[in-house]
Amino acid sequence: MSEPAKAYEPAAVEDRLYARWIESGVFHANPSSSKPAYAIVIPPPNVTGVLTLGHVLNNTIQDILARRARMMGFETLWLPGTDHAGIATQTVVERTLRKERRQTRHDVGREEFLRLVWEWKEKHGGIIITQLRKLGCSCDWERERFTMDDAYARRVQEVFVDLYEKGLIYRGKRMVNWCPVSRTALSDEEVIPKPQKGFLYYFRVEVVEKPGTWLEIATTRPETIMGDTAVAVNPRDPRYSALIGCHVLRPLPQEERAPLPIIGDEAVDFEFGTGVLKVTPAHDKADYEIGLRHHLPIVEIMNPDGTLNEQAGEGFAGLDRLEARVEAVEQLRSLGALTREEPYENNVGFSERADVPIEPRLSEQWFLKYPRVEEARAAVRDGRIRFFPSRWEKVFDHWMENIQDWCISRQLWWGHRIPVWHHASTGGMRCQIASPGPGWEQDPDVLDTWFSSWLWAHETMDVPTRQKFYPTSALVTGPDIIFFWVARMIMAGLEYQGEVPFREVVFTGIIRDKQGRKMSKSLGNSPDPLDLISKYGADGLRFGLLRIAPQGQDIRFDEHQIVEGRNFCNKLWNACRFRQMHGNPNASARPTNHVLPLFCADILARLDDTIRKIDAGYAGQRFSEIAQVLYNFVWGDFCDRFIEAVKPDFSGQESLRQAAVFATMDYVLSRILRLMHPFTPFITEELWLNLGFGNESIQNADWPEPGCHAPAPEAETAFQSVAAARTARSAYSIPSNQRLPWVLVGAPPWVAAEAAALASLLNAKELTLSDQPPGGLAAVVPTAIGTFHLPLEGIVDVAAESARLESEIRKAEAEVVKARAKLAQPAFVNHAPAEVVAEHRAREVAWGERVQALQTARDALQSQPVP
RNA sequence: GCGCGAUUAGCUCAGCGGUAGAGCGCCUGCUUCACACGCAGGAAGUCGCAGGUUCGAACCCUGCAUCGCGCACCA
Repeated sequence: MSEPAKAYEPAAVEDRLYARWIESGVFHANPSSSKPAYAIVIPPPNVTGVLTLGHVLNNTIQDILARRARMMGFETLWLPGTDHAGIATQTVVERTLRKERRQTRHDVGREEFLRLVWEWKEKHGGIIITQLRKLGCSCDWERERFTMDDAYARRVQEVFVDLYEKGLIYRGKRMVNWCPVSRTALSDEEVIPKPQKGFLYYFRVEVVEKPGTWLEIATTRPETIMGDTAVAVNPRDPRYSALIGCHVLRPLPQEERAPLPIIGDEAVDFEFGTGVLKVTPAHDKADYEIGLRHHLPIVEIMNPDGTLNEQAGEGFAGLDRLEARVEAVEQLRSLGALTREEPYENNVGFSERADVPIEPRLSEQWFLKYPRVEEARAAVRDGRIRFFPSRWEKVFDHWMENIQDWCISRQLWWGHRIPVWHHASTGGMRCQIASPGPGWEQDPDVLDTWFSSWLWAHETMDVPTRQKFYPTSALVTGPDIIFFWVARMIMAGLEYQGEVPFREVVFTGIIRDKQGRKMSKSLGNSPDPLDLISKYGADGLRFGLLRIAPQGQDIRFDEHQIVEGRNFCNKLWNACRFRQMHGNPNASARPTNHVLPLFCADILARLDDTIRKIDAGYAGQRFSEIAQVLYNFVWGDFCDRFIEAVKPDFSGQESLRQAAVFATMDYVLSRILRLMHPFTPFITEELWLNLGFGNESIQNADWPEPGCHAPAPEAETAFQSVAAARTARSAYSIPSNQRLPWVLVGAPPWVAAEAAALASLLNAKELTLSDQPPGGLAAVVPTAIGTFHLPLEGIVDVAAESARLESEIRKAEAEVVKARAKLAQPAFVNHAPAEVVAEHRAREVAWGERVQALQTARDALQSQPVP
């Protein structure tokens, strides 16, 4: 057998194994399987997207769940795909069109534009999918879906028609959030409030009926004055109530200074500003409501792109809204109407995609009254759906409680076109998928992308697949889309399948940089996961990231953590390499058929314990905890302790003991590989096959179950005693590679069998067990397994050892005092549980014995002749 | 304004009622025949602050502070 490489080289392994997995079809889910089902649908990334660290975290968790489910004997489906990302994709293609052809989408026309989008999608849309493969994701690629697939798109339209017929979808002229860059309506969820530093402008207007009486009005948006159709005050405000019914002259536009009524409306807060509110029904949500109550005219002064129109007057038409603000302030100033400007910070709604202030705008849109709201709330409240961490349940419920109708129409071309037809001449309207015939034109708008992805959990599946795999088992996503997607999917699932779409929702945290900032393209603080994969391997990236990702908590990313992941993989690689250097493992090793040496019994018991901890971690979706448990077991228990302790057996003569050690090692290793596999799929598969644990993929191996190996507490005692001896050695600056003859005095009988192991752990030249302290100058280390004597002739002087012992005595005495103090409190002894009291008693005794032993050693030392 | 989260070693984080932990970083020694992507040892913390409950609090309760997030308000 050729010796394996000294270090794990992921690049040499990953692509080869992934190709093998695909070829063998291990990721393909069979709906007619008799095994129980486990299913995950991927949160579809944008087809325009590239892999981010957020995706790595999210998809690694899904892969972990899927791979473990397969090993646990579930027929497992991880269904992948992408969504069409209406605005994002359309914007990308429009940009290309502008750059390459200096054309807009209107120049090429709807049909040609959509052809170009599809062309773009075919060419560039698959990037993120390829990247997921690099990560090792075990998706069923034969079932990859896209929200614009024919069958899927048809279902989206059918759902629209259905909801329309149920009276839940309606068209209406409403105030909506308008994005002037994308020139489309947005849902409330797509508006992000951002604090903006601006000014509160105060201007005055004269009351027409009472010349000489002026009203002062405060506004942040003087550019909308031209659209004002009233001035409102609170009717209970004594300062102004008498003026209700009078008029003021609107100052702008100057060529048309219309008289505006002063109206009384309870919505006016008389604490704010001057208590006088200008009312712009066409450009403000609250003002629109006031306008409805008072039958005010609606004057639209803005174009869809955010520039002002002719209604705004000559001086303003064509100006952008922000330029218009400057102009309006200038004009007010020159009119002498501007009384003051105060710096002011307020929240302005920004478009999530385009990152510009949205404009409240009156327009004809399609709205959905959500179905199954109460049922969805109940499903989460009753635990039919569980959130991890559970605190998100409250956030979900609060949103559901205050849910508003959803604006689902978008003024875009790329997306699912609304299945509504308008008759050109009669003005008739029909909601159906096919054209009703000549003279009918389809509604030009498309649906919100989320209106298609809310069906993702069931409409990505064909009928047999759905029968087997719906409802899905888990959804892994970010809490930022709890409203956009999670809540809506629950409602859609209940409406169209009569059952919740998933049982568990795992919310991940957000990955931030070392300074705690969100990763973003503009900051350039977002490392490319593919670079990280090529530097550290996919497994190193996955493990390193997962180890620092506590459940639902934000993560401060540090590349060092990925280095750690890589190092850990290498550690595992070398533990296996060490085994291989001593021949082939036995795949079906059964250590319980042997008489087990202490350290074998110990590692087996620790393995059981580790498996239990890991299973408990999975039950609570605590992946970083699982990673940590694996790390501690593999590196600490298995490599640093077990392997180091049994090394003498490896190189020694063939014996029953050696056979037991090999059997134990093979048994544990084969379970380590399986337990690690969901986190680090490539290296574990490679080792699984190389070591001959199986001929086929580790994915087909059984998930390990804890055995019932009895704990061997003497092992822990031995390790701690060895550690104490090593510390003493270090205290004399004796290099760890200097092999010295150690003597252990007064060891219990069981130690004899493990003397070679202890010698190995100490890197001793030899370890002699004795009843009597050896003569001569020695460092003396009392431990729970006896007193170690390290000959120091010619190495160190009496004074140094004496000082060391004194310091040890003081430490031990302090512990005795601590324990005694506690036990001296009657309150403690009377109230604390018996076992806690007993523990303190034992502590007192143990430290007391240590003090004794150390004192004896010190006395013996001081009676030594000085060399 | 309401709600949620965070605050523990220089850094990143565990611990959530019974002797303060891990990894990294740092210091010391070591190319000991699996691994320097490593081995051995070490230093390092009034567990944000103030009260309270308890025999006992990093942990439970109350209040406060700082940072972050969400909702509401936003003339």
